[in-house]
Amino acid sequence: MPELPEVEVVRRGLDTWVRGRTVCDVEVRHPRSIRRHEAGAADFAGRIVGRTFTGASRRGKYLWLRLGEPDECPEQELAALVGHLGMSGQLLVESSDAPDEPHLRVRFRFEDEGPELRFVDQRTFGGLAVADMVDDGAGGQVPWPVAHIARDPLDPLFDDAAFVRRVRATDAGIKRVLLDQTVVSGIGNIYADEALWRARIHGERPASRLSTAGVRDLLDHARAVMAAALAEGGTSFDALYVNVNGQSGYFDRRLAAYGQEGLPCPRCGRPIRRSAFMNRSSYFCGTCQRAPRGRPAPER
DNA sequence: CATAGATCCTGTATGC
DNA sequence: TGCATACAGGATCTAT
Repeated sequence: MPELPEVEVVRRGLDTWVRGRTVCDVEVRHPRSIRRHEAGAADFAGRIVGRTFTGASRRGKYLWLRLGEPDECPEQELAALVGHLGMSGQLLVESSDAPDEPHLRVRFRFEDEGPELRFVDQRTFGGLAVADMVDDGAGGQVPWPVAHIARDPLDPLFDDAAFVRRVRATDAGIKRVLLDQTVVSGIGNIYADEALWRARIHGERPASRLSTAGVRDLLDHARAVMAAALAEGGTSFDALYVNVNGQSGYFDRRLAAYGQEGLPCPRCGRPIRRSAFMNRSSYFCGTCQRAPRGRPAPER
């Protein structure tokens, strides 16, 4: 479940259901799902078996389970199991009696013989790896594959002013900048379109041509829409996007633009339009969100 | 350097 | 029914 609210729903579920539990077995059923763990499946399993998950953390769309060090100081966390759900990844906590999912990729069993943790991923764009922790430059630590990811707008340490400066320093279209996880993390195609609709900004407007107040307003809307989605358990159109217990969120009922092609704009009533963007789609109101001059959005 | 495009996968929906 | 095409919520690598 790809964007920030959905990943946060999963993080909370992991923190509730696997924190404090010790892994006794790791079964890698598809090598592609651990391709970021370059040392391979045996090393991956060897670095987790016998360890205790001491908590679940998240930055943007990445999440990780911190691994305690049983042999030395139990409080020490030198590594973590890092995950990214990609387009179709799920982390499910369920009984060992439950039949294997068709796209079950990695299974974790626990010493307590309670419910197991499964990584299920249809398209295998997601993946897991064990990675050492590095300093994040603000007194904290993150696994090294996450070090290049910016903080997300719901992070208390997110720097609004620095974000505004960075956005206004680039000439790319504002939607592309919103999706750049090194600028701001957690925003994907749904919440980019929703935030732009709320802020009445067309995604192809060059970021450098937005005012400081305009960028701040857009950031506020991104924050608000993701917080609202989180409060409803995230957005899901189908069974692919579920929490660790297999349940879907309800925010799809609140979407104003994304996926609403042809339906009336909730603000002005004109039909929501769709245009091609980065091998997928952008949804927007052609009336509320004026296209930049000289660059009409191609209908498809 | 910054930016745009192609690519990795599998499944579902739609149209001929 | 069969087959082809378009599309799906992402990140990363490559080319320009």
